[in-house]
Amino acid sequence: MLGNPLSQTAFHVSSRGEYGMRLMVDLARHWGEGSVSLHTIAEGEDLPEAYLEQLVAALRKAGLVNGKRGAGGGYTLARAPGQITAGDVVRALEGPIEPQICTAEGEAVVNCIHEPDCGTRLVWLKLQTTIAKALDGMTLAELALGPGARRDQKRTGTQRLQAEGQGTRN
Amino acid sequence: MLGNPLSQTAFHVSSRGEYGMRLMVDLARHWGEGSVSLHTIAEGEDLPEAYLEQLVAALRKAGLVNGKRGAGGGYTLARAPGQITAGDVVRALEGPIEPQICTAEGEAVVNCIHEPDCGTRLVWLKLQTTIAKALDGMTLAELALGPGARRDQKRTGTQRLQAEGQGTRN
DNA sequence: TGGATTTCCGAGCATCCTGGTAGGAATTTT
DNA sequence: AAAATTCCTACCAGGATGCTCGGAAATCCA
Repeated sequence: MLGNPLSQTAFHVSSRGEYGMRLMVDLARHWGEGSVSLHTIAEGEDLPEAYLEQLVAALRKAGLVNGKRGAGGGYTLARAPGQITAGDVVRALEGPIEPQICTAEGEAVVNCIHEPDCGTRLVWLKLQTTIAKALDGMTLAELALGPGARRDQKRTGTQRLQAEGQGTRN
Repeated sequence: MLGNPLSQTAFHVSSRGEYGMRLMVDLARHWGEGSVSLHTIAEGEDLPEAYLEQLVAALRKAGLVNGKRGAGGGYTLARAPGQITAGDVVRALEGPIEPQICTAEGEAVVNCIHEPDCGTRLVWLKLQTTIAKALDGMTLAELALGPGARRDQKRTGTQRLQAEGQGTRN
């Protein structure tokens, strides 16, 4: 699969976010089954393995996955699928959610330099809040079940994933 | 003002969106007072005038502003400030809101090629809906009033903008 | 009529970001 | 020892970003 440039669209998520999310959902589906190698994931999702290495490095540094070297090694989620949100994944791969610098997450409010009563800041601020809330409200456990909570999915798998999602949900 | 590269942040709005939004809010604040020249706006907002020309061209093609040539000419909003949303502005300048190609606005749902029950699509779809709703829910009339609906703003201006916002709001 | 002003239009350009590839070192299992 | 796999760093081509520049066309005023 080659990347999708898809020029000139607003709020486009780069391949880092897209590939990384698929990787994490894949890991969630194999939760409890031991390590999964990048090679397996790359083949299953039809993604460039060497590129995934870069992405998974970011995910590991963010504390979202654990790697295990050597034959039979691979990656596992660092927490249960119900404890990792889409927001966690996106932030690890694409940085903090901030439409504009004046709306940076977790920073003290710094007023715009040029216009103290900047009206446009409202837009970016609301946007940042909205996006963060949406992403932080979805866990890998939900995503791993697929859109329609497909009927032909293994019952055990479904039950396991849902059970893991019971923890500290909002 | 030089551009703000601000590398590695998710959902970052480019200078097109940022400058264009400020331009439109500026026009909203001068609604009913005749044309405003780009020169005036560029000076007031401290933005490169030649660059604004490109942006305003996109806004005109999208039917959001009208231009008037010649001495004393300039731009005016094509509709009342209450009838133009932040979503209109962003779409005109940065394209349709679509985190991923499989979530394109206004297109028939096309399933992902590689994974029919693609779980990750849920994320991007929810994101697209959420962002669009947030942006389409804010009008230039509201933005033109500024964050705190500042007390020292001219009463007449405030009243005029609010009155213009009464039309077909949701 | 002749400027002055201002929108309109297209080309060009340096820099940064995107989406990878390549090569090798370290670690673990067999 | 050999295979598998993570881990790490460097590199690179192409596209997007964020502008600048030069000029043509319209409009107003003296």
